[in-house]
Amino acid sequence: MNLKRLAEELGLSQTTVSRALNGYPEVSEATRKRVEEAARRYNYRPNSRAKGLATGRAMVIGQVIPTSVQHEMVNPIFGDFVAGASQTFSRYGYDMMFSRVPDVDESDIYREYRARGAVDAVILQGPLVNDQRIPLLNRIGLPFIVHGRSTGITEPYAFVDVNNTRAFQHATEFLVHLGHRRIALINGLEGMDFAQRRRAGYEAALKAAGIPVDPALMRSDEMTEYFGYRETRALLAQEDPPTAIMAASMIAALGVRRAIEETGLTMGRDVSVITHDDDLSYLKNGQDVPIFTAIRSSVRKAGEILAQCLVDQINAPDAPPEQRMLEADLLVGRSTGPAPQRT
Amino acid sequence: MNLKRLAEELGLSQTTVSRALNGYPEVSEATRKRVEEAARRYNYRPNSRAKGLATGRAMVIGQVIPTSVQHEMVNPIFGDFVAGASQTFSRYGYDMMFSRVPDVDESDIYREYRARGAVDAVILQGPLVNDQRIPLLNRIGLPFIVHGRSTGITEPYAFVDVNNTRAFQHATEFLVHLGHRRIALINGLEGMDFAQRRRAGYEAALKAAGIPVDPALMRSDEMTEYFGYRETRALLAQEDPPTAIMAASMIAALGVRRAIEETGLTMGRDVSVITHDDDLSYLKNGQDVPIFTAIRSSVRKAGEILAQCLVDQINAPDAPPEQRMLEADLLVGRSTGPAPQRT
DNA sequence: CCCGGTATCCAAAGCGCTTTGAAAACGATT
DNA sequence: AATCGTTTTCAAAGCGCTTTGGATACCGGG
Repeated sequence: MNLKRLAEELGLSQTTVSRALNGYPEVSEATRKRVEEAARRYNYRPNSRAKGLATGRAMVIGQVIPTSVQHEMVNPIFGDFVAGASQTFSRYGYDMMFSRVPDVDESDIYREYRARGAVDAVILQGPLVNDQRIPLLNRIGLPFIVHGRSTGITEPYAFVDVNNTRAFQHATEFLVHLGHRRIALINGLEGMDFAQRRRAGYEAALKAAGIPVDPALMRSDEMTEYFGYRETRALLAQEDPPTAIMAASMIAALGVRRAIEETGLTMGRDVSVITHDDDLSYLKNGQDVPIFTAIRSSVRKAGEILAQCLVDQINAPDAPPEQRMLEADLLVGRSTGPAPQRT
Repeated sequence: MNLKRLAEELGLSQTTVSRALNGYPEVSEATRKRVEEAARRYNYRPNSRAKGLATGRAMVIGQVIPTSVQHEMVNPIFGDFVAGASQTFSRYGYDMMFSRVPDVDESDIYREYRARGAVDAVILQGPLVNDQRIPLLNRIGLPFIVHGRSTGITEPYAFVDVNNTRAFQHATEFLVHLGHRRIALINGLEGMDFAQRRRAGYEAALKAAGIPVDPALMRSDEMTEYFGYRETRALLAQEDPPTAIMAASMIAALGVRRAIEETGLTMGRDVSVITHDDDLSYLKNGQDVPIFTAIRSSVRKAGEILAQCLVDQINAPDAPPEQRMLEADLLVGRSTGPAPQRT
């Protein structure tokens, strides 16, 4: 069923039927009712492509997934983020589209998106420090919003980000107050902007407490379970080992815990652990009492908010880009305790 | 830049330019070269919607994410699955699209997809036993492929699935050979088809070994870390506790391990554990020696294969639906050992 | 009774592409 | 030189929608 046939069926013009269905005022209530009823009866839906061609809008939001291993870390949070974002998008009639490309070609795909008119806007995931995708997107005029931020980029852009610096600063202070002075940081990849900010918060808290920043206590890599495990084993094996560890994700923290326990130590007593927690649906940090003391910030909610910001931006392209900062809560669980006395 | 302007620029008709770019034979090599060169220079890409409108193909594959909590379990594997599938799809010029709907409306969205012509085919995730979405999709004539299978559906449909029954049967036999007779099963939600098949494999192995199937050793729910933890605590607390546990996912297995260790027992010595392992990029089962003895089957590879099957199906709609069965490997890690002697 | 305004409706153009059916150009053949 | 078969190119229709610029019908006020 298409517009033309529906119009014939009703004895009306395509114009009137189209207007009736799209809520234009220049159509009487009586015919609008009649049209709507017929549309329902024939299960009519306007063809997406035809509508898009006529309106110039795709009603699709793009997201690029680089092939590189470098960005695999997006994976674990991907499901929850998409769940949140698409909930908001679907309310406004937008669908989400994904393209996967070798990361060398990532800038090409944005040009292609633009040229093909395939999407109305894109979401930028996993921003690096000084991420050149931002100027690129601004240059080619494809609306976008960043999930995270990019230090070093001065031109304006919209983003939704967690206050990583403050979160890690608070968490580190919390450990310092518990008497810890050897605090390790198991961080994400150095190039990632969030990793920089987390380290900045961590270092700020240490400096404020007069504790030297020891590079031997800082590790960074893809945030896998194995990475958490491997580095914790190594940290605990070195002389003057840390009494507390900050982990950048729940997944990594699981590895941290495994390493602590395999070493014969007890988490929360011998070694304190604080982790960032994205509040993933499949990896809840305990049901009542959190397993880990954690800095929690729901990535799903971030997705919802980001989607809303992007829709607003599409509807008001000339407004200044929206920049939203989400605060993370520090939840005290059973993985932290007073620093053990030196032997 | 669009076709019309490009054609004017070249002093050719739109027809010729279109044909040149789409590889039709009725155009001389000389002009084809000339056209391609100009297209590159002007960075011309045909508009997706116009092309789709003219060809009647969307070059988009749809995927519906139900809102319900019931299906959250798709989440952890979602990222890897999409990574695999979209790799194949992008080779053929397809994009992937996601729509999120309240699960009551799930059948509506397929009708809408069809009516709007929004997608060329869809992927069905997380099939239930006797899943009515399959007859629905057949009825409305929207090409699809199931990730998994659905017991009870007799009409033909395409699928890619892991041989869950055989995998769990082998794993259970492996435990039986190690002397275990009290083997627990921490399974996914009962309604999910894969959970049924896994249970069937587990029960078949027990029966073959003359071991009674004890309902007190079988649990099923959403496969979260907490679920694995909670049920293992409960299992180990009951009298005549299991000496071995089969877990349905790595995430759940992490909870199983946590419960075992909190109980003061040692995994692999006091309690053996085998888990299904989707080989997720962010949750590798150890680097060299697997942490868990596991039935491994890469969900990412499944995504690649499924995408290929779906593309083939779109290109040859009259061929019988492809049904691919993937075998899972049993990898022996450090979480299994001989059954402890009874005290 | 005529006129201007308002409420309804419509024909047709246009969005950017593919594809049909036909024309033009070109050698090769008689 | 006329004819035929290829090769190469083109004009125009069509995909299903929105939207512009009227047209028509109807109303109350002068």
